[in-house]
Amino acid sequence: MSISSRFSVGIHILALIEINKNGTSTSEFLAGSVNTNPAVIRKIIGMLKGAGLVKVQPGIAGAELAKNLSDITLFDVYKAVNVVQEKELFSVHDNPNPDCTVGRNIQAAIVPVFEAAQTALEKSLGNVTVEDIVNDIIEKENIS
Amino acid sequence: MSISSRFSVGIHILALIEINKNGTSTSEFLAGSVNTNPAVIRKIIGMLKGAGLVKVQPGIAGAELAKNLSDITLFDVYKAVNVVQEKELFSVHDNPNPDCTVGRNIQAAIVPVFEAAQTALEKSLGNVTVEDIVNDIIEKENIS
DNA sequence: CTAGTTGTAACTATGATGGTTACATGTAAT
DNA sequence: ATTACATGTAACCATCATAGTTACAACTAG
Repeated sequence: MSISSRFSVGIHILALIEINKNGTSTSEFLAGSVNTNPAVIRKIIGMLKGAGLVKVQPGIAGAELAKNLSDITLFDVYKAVNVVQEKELFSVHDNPNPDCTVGRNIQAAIVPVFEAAQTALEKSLGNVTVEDIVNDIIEKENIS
Repeated sequence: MSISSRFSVGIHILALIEINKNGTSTSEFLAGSVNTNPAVIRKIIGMLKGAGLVKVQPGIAGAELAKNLSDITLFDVYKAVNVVQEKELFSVHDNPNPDCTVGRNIQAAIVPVFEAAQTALEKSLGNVTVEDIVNDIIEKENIS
């Protein structure tokens, strides 16, 4: 199991739009950097747009940021690209036997723990902004 | 995406072995409570055994706990049933374009953040033992 | 009207999941 | 020993998500 790379691609897209802000970030341009198909990029950009992170218009070349990158956390991107359903990071076996003590209580006992773990994950993602990522990229770039 | 229910089933198995400690927990018995196939249970028990959480012997009916449940955290179970690879909860797109500033630095910038988030998740699971789950089940049982 | 772009749908290959059946291996009791 | 019953695995299947690909309609600007 692994969380879809749509998430990392989404971050890549936002970072690149920023760094390429003087140019035009078409899906083809972005696809060249991510190294995938433009249609894949357009699909993800559509999700980012749906979350209000990006501005795009049919027929007009290029995507732009809809917010300041310091106002976009990785958690925002994570939600935008829909890689994990709310409260459903962990799947719980359904239909445990209600005639068994464990069977009829396991879900109620486990679910809150799973949700707490998922929240811990998401809170961690919420502590980092895409701007942090861009700054990190620039810094790494200047060092090497 | 969702983390395999092997995890919740693994917890169910350990809890039920405990609660049924005066009886014999065969794969068929456990399968009846989880509501799945005995072969599925045996596969998961094999993993729990590999992690030293459970004792089973070919030909001899029943699985037993190899440790005190208060010494088994949900993180131990999570590792045992191998639902998430180490440091690979999030997948990162491979082969980003090295000729692009973002492409050649995105992985290095993102991976530590992803690992931190995964660690937060796992730490949260490490705070709960299977004994806690069993106690919760018993409590819920007595209330209703 | 043309060229170029976005937005989508349809289709494919791949891999994980969860289940099922079957059977070899092993234990214990008669 | 033979029988009955468990475990340990392998093989196979249906289902689903992922990621990619192609194709094309809709739209904009020159």
